[in-house]
Amino acid sequence: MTAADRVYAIIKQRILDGHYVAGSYVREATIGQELELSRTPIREALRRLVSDGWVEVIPHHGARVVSWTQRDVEEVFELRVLLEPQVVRRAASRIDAPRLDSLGELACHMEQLCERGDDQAIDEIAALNDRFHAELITAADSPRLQRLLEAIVQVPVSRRSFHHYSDEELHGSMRHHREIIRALAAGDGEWAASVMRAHILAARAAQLHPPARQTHQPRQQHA
Amino acid sequence: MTAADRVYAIIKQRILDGHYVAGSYVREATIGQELELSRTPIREALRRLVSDGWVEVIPHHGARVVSWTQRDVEEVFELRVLLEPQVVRRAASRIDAPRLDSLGELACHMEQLCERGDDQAIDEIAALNDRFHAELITAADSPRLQRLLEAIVQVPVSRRSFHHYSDEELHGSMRHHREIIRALAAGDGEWAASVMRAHILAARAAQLHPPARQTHQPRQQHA
DNA sequence: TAACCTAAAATGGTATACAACTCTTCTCGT
DNA sequence: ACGAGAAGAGTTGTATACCATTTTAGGTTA
Repeated sequence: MTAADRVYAIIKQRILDGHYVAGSYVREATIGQELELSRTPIREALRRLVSDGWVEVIPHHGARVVSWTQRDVEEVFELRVLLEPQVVRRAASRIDAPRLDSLGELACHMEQLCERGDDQAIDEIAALNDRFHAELITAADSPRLQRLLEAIVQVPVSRRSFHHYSDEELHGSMRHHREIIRALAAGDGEWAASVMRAHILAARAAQLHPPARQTHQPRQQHA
Repeated sequence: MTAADRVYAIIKQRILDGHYVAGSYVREATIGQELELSRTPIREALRRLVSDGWVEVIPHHGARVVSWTQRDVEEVFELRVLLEPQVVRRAASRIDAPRLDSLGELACHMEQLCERGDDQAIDEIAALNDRFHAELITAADSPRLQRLLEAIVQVPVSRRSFHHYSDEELHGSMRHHREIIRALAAGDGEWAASVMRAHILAARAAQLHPPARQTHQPRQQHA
């Protein structure tokens, strides 16, 4: 792994965990001193981050962490609704027993955490959920589909998404996992795809609409 | 235009015209001497070519021109079947009269070339067809969708595709264009999406199956 | 106060030198 | 003869330097 690869991963991680706030600038010299590297690998990492959509360059001013608008979030969900069902559609005819077991364990683990329900549990669920989707993508065995999804999911949104879920929405999400596993076990791609579509649309609804609807109080969205 | 831009264009052209064969390595020093440049702009061009999917780099070993297998072609079509209909689905509710006119002119021009039918005409049709799809993507007004499509279409396939068409397939493609325009004019996204789906599946069939089926002679595919 | 000018700071583009890595080949010991 | 390991060539990775370009902030001047 080259230094540029490491810089790429580090900056990306810092964007994800909020260390680099949207709208702020990533200075070549600053991070270079910090990591004790020259501008060369930093520049290369930044170019990659630009082409991957994580930062944008303002000419002669710097690399700025991209800000997400409501419209961006909607665009991402629109594409996920197309692509994620395709993942399981393919996976249904390709997945093997060990991976199905692995998915089952992940679902089981998530359900247990779901019962706890505290904030830390939610974070762990989010991490396991990422692994769940990653397993599916691997089973789908389509490098391009994987690349496209990695290019758009870009988790600044979805990382926090489970915190927007109501209890009902959270349990519904768990049921989706179970049903996807059943559909895959049955080798039924269209069934799996339909459930996944519902899964993504539910996530979209939780993200875009006020999470606590019963109070009838519209809430401010966080960008 | 910077030196890196020129290098990018030159290498890409050489890949397209077969000067750089798939699987061969593009050496930084070699092309640097040839163009009388240092390795720096060559490296930047190569990185861009990597992120655009034309070459792949093996760390510490070099940049290799990507090889396309039959499976790669199938993967691309599978994704286009999902994404291109979405383009027109969105465009249907967003397109304006001037752009519809522009699409009509392109279709008209292609139909005229279609009557000629010689090889040069086919090339021109391919170019116009690219513009047709580009207009649709612009009308769809979704930067991410555009980015994904640009990331996968990557013309080594589609550039030559019309040459595989039979007369019937070519005329069918022209009819698809017209019907898409009608559906967009009617503001009917689902209609437009359905035709586009057929359009892509027809292209896939022409690409993957022996073009002259009436002879009942299976033909060797060109990678 | 407003317009303009200037200097500092940052990136943009390129060149060059050196470091690090990979693969091949050749040697040496068994 | 054969495999392990080392040397060497070839190639990429990184550091550094240089100048151009642009932005921004401050300060000066009318």
